Amino acid sequence: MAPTSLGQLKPRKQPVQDRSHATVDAIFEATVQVLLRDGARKLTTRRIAERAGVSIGTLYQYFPGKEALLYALVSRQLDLAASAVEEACRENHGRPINQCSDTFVNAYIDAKASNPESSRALYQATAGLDMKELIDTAIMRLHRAAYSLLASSSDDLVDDLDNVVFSLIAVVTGGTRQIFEGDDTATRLPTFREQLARMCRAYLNESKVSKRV
Amino acid sequence: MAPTSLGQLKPRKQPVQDRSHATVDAIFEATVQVLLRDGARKLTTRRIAERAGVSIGTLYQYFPGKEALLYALVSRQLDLAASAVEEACRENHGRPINQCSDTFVNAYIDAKASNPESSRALYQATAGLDMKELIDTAIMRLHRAAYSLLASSSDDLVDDLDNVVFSLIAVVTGGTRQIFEGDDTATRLPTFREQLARMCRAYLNESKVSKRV
Amino acid sequence: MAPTSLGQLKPRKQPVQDRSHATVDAIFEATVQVLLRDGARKLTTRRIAERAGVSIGTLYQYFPGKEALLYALVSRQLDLAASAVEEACRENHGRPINQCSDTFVNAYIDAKASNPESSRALYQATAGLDMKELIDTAIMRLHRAAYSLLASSSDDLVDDLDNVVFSLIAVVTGGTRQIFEGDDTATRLPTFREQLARMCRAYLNESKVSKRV
Amino acid sequence: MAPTSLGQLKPRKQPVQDRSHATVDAIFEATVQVLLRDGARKLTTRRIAERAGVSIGTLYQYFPGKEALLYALVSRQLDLAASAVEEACRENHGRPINQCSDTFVNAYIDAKASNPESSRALYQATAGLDMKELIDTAIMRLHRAAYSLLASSSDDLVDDLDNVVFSLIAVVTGGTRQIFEGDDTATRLPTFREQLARMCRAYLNESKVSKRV
DNA sequence: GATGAATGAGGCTTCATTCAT
DNA sequence: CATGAATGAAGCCTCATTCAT
Repeated sequence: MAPTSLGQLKPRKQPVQDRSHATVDAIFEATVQVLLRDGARKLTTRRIAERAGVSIGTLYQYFPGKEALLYALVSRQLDLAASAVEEACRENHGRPINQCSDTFVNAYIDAKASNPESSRALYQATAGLDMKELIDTAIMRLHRAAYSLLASSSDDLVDDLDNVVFSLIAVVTGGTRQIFEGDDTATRLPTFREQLARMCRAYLNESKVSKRV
Repeated sequence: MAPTSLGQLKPRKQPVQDRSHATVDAIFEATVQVLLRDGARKLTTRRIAERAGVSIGTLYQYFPGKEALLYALVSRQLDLAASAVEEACRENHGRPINQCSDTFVNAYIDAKASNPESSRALYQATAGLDMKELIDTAIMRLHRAAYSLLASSSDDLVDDLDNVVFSLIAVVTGGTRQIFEGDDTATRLPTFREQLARMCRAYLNESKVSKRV
Repeated sequence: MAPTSLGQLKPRKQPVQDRSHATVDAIFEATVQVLLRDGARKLTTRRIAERAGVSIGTLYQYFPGKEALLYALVSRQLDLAASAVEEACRENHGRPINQCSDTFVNAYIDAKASNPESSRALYQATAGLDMKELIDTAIMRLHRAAYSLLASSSDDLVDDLDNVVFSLIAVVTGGTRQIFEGDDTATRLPTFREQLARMCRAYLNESKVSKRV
Repeated sequence: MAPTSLGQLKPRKQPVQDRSHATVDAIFEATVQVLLRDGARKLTTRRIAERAGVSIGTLYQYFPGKEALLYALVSRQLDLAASAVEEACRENHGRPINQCSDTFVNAYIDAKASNPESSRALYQATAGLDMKELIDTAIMRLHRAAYSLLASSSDDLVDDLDNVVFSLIAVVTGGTRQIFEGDDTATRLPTFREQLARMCRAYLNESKVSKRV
């Protein structure tokens, strides 16, 4: 069982009013900034509130605690990325395998690259917290999207498509993570994207050919 | 910019004596256990000392601080893994590309799998600490080993081998990390290893010069 | 020495209007309920306002602060009890000592028992607050009422009647408090009332002048 | 069920060493002083530690929290009082009813008066905390001691001795509490003691006589 | 008048680290 | 060398109170 009850991780207040919405956004933004500037170890509620320009009390009116704030932040980002990938996959159903492969790889990297700071920060934030559930959900969505995309391809693939997709996702998400956690993300990402695309195409083609033999 | 000067991160005394060596090992082992059992957030010096069966004072006679302890632990593990990969690569110089690929992938995964608990723990430990230098060093060693291995292959490869190796390593290390951080590592690792090996072979074959002709 | 000047402890506005009166009553009632349900430690202004169905701002329009609210509440309850006892004593002037004794004991316990929940709550509320003045006043009124009653008795009593009354009141109020703070108040109160009445009668009969002769 | 698990309320460390013992005593003593000087509302861990001349960390090495400290303090005092009463009762078994009565009353008041500051403080400390269990235990010990004493008396008493003892204890403990919580404790205690003794004797004699009728 | 978002002082507690024994 | 009691900075969070709407 999770060490923290789920009830503690949900936002306290729905941002219905404009001012509230702005406050929540400021807190999220501040969290990302503190994470990037000072690292996870120095991510304190005081710093977050300070950088967000609100009082510590205000922060606690929207989130029942620090962990809940991170949970909400990570949840939001993962959902955005998963949704983007899902949509891209949906739009490319029935295409040749190479295009399917590129679709997935690019959609995922685009999602991460659209907000590189957040992405870097999020990799930090997940550390030491119990975000497994959140991550598992996101991974599952990616899995379904990729599976459905590849299964729809005009090219036929192997029957253990589940394993292929599983490994594909591990490699795409894990590899991308390494790039974002390393130096020179901006410089290296284009190269990596290209190579990763080639790798995945090669892999999937291999999986296709092997079946035909 | 670094919060702790590098000098503070080295062990205080060399474990020249047997008893010292045993103590240091007990502390390392205890750290891994606490990390696995209680998570990074509850990794306190008191718990480590307790589980290691030594007093808190003793811990501080071997390490100048908690961060230094983790630094040393991570350093040791990364060094072991890098050395193992280096050796495997050295032994397979001049082989065909497929064998080179398998060598690297298997050597890396073997290194991680030889002590899965430590590996899982270490992924936790690195979070939030400034281990970039350590990781960069390890990555560089992997890079050199892989580069040298692939360059020696009886098959010719593309000229931007650096980029290929860079991406290869990102994918292998990142993908493996995802497996170790996920559930069912034991169950999923064999499948992943196989698929990753296939993927890398396919990728490198794609990158062969001969193919381009 | 008192942490809050006395001027701060009076209600901000007189409940002249009906709506005002209803609001104040709702707040009082809510305070009692929160006290009983959650205890003195969780008696927060937010909870009181919530349970009373008003906003926190409204609460502060009727009371200058939490302490003043409690002060007013306790004051009202103590006044009710003292008034009830005073009236009962007045109505029984000149009776035999046994009847005087019963009058006082029963009047006091009746006053407390007429609203047992409030009584329990109030004992909680007084804790930790500076209600000494309020309590002293109430005790003094009880003292005067009892003194006057006993002095009027058709039986003669000792000359150190002050001491007798003082002890009588300590015993009646203190004993009753123990019952209300303990378990099974409802079950035990009748028995206690009977025994307390017997005890007081015996005590006062012991103190009769005629006995000394 | 109690809101706080019992495990949280026990001391963290047994004061085996001399220094430890002195520290614990200093903390207890400081708690009493802060309670008397500043009241329950201002009884903060920082103040306690300050007045005890130890750091806040030291306080937490001996007690898992503020509540546990108070729990231990109250427990100690209640135990001392109960033990003293028990012993006095034991030593006066078989005596006439008047002597039994005086024994109990005086033993109880002596116990409280032997450390009037602590007694006053303790009445404050119990406020708002969950000490019911502790208090119930103490009351039960008093009940047994008094019951046994009175049952052993050379005079015969009524058969509903339980009710008599119950009421007796409510009156003695509650009345004494009122004296300690009021002003001029020192001045008023002797008078109250005398009157209370008379009252209890009269009550018990009444209970004896009524049976014989 | 009523509302409730915002405030921030201050409470409780943890934990890396030191140092006298 | 080992021990563990002591330290205190710093983290998280609550809650009485204010004030713009």
